[in-house]
Amino acid sequence: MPKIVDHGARCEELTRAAIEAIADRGLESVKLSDVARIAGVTTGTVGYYFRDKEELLIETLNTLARDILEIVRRSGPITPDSLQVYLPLTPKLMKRWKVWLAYAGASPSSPKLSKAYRRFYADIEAYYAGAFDESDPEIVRAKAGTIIAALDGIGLCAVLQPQLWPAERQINAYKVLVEPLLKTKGQ
Amino acid sequence: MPKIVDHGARCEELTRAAIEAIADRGLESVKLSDVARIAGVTTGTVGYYFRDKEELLIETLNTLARDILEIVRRSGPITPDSLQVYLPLTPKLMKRWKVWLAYAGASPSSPKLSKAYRRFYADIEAYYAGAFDESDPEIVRAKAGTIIAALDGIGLCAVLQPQLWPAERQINAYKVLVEPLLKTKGQ
Amino acid sequence: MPKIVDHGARCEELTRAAIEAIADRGLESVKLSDVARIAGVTTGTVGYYFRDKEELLIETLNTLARDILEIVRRSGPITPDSLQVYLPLTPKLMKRWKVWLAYAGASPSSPKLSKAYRRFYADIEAYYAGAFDESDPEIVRAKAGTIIAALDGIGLCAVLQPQLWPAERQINAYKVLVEPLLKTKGQ
Amino acid sequence: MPKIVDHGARCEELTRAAIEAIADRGLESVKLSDVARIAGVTTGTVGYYFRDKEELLIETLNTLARDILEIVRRSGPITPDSLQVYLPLTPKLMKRWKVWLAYAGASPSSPKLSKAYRRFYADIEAYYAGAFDESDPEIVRAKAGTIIAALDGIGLCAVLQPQLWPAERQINAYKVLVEPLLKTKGQ
DNA sequence: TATGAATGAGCATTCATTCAT
DNA sequence: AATGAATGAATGCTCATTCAT
Repeated sequence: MPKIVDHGARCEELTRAAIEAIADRGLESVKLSDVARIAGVTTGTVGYYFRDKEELLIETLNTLARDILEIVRRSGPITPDSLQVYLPLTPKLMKRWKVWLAYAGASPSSPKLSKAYRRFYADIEAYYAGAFDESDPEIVRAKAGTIIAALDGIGLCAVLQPQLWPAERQINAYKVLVEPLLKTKGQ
Repeated sequence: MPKIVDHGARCEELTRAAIEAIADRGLESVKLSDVARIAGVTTGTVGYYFRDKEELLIETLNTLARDILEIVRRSGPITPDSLQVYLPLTPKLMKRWKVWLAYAGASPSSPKLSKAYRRFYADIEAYYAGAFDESDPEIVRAKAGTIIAALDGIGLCAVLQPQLWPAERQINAYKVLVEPLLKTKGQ
Repeated sequence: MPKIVDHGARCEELTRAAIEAIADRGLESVKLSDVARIAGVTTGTVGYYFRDKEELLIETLNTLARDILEIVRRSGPITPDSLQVYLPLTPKLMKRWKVWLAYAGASPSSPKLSKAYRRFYADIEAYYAGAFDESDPEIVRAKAGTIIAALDGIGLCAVLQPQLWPAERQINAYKVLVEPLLKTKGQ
Repeated sequence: MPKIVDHGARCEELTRAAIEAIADRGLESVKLSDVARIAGVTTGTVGYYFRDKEELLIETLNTLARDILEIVRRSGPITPDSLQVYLPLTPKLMKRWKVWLAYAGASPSSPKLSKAYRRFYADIEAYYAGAFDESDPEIVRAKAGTIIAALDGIGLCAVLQPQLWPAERQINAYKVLVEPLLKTKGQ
């Protein structure tokens, strides 16, 4: 019998290596050989698990999206503080945001990335929406979207100007932009 | 007798062609030959005006930044309505946002792009800050930054999910997130 | 207790799978994984029965040659009609011809294929020659060779232009080119 | 002004280099770098003149077809002797036949090659047909096709078994198979 | 200035082959 | 006997860059 390998787990390992590689060199310069080196395999192996580079990169985005959702979900019921876990407050989270932003930048010119992105947003929006105590689902959806927009804006600034947006400033902006929305009923 | 050419104007023409090319194919896939074709010249000519591809792309970002600042400045004194011009409410502005976001995504892995970006943000923030009637420059700076973060977040969502973020929704989010800040004194 | 397997039969199964694969994709594009898939095994298994790809392909040619000789022999004593079985008159035979021609095309640049080919021709020529009622073996040999050349020419045209060379045209050409030779004594 | 280059002539040079390379190594093993080396350029240059390897190979077949037609046409009006120029009687012609046969072998699994092939045959058949003094064009067409089939068969044998088919044997087979057709009216 | 032919390094991709199980 | 994961060499292709004209 051949070596027993959990195909799905192996794929995920490779996508995590890809996340590291993208954080290092950027989505546009990442090479399959980078990913392979970080994963400790050869480029041929990457080709064994993914049809081509594009498929690897799409799956990498999916892994990233799952990770982010996981963090949000694990942070428990939504409270004024809990949403902060979404922001790039730590080096580890900052790395994820860099990668996420790299994908965001490439997304408009790639239908497949676009699609993966929309699914990610829909998931996150649904999660937040489910946490609001509100009757009109339409309003809830809109409010969740607005909150995500504010969080994305803060994170974006933090990624692009890390010196100017340390954790305190991010939290401050969060308090100014997001908390008022959490306290009010309606839009 | 050499042809009379305005070197600076020619450079800018090429960067505008680059903006079109990036909007079309994405920053990571844009080729010098795309830019050349759109500009109606040959690839050799592009090499004549820019040392290399990187220099062209940096200059293209600078042109983009100038264009955006120009719009903001032309919209006159800051009012609750005037900041909306920053958002991707029209197809033309949406195209600019796509390109801008492509650069944002590539920026964390390129020191030169990062630098150009920070300058751009500093300019915009200074402009907004100068428009606030407030005594403490520190507070003014912070407030302007928060507003830009909110605008960026809305624009980001609109670029990534154009179907879900038509102009009305952008304006609505703007009203919810930004207008309250314009009406209050202090942070 | 090892599984009981008829090694030779297994090899032949694989060469028949190879014939199908070559008919499908061409000799130059056929992959071991195609052969394995058609045979219902894995690529590792193919490597178990044949040292390398070249050995498999040589053996496949030998299987093909045996098949063709078999048909010819089974068609009984040579008569004006019997030689027609050599031509690609049916879809099944056409498939064989395609594969045969693929080998013929590759043969001049491969000593091993060349050798296998020459053996095949020698066998066929000997068979035909043995069927002629003629005293001089030299003349008989030459006549058989000429007949095979004519048959090959007709088959070649039929494979390359199947629309233009339906069975009737092949038979007609056969009557014009080959039958006169069968009726005359001497060259 | 850039270097003046006759694009079409340069393409043809490269296809002639490809013919040499294919004669050397076979159609299935020929590398772009072989072609480039023989042509005295780099692989990048080959990519400059042909979209990809397939396009180069198709054009190479077209060059080969033109060369063959050229020989046939230059040999003057059709006589019992003139058709012999079609056969691989000399080393130079033998090389062409090898390449031609390599293409023939690959043709059934490539629609583009098939098409190029059919055009070639149509041209040659039309040329021969035009030389026959016969009233019924249908019959003339068929007769030309039959002659070509016979010639192809002889050439095929000569390429596959060069030792056994020296020029004299080819000519002898030609006299037995083809000349009778030239002398008779009707099919 | 401008051209576009030519370059060649860099990269993704393919696939026969190997080998631990 | 058979598997299929892993390899890595081979190769086509891309494209920024250069340069003679």
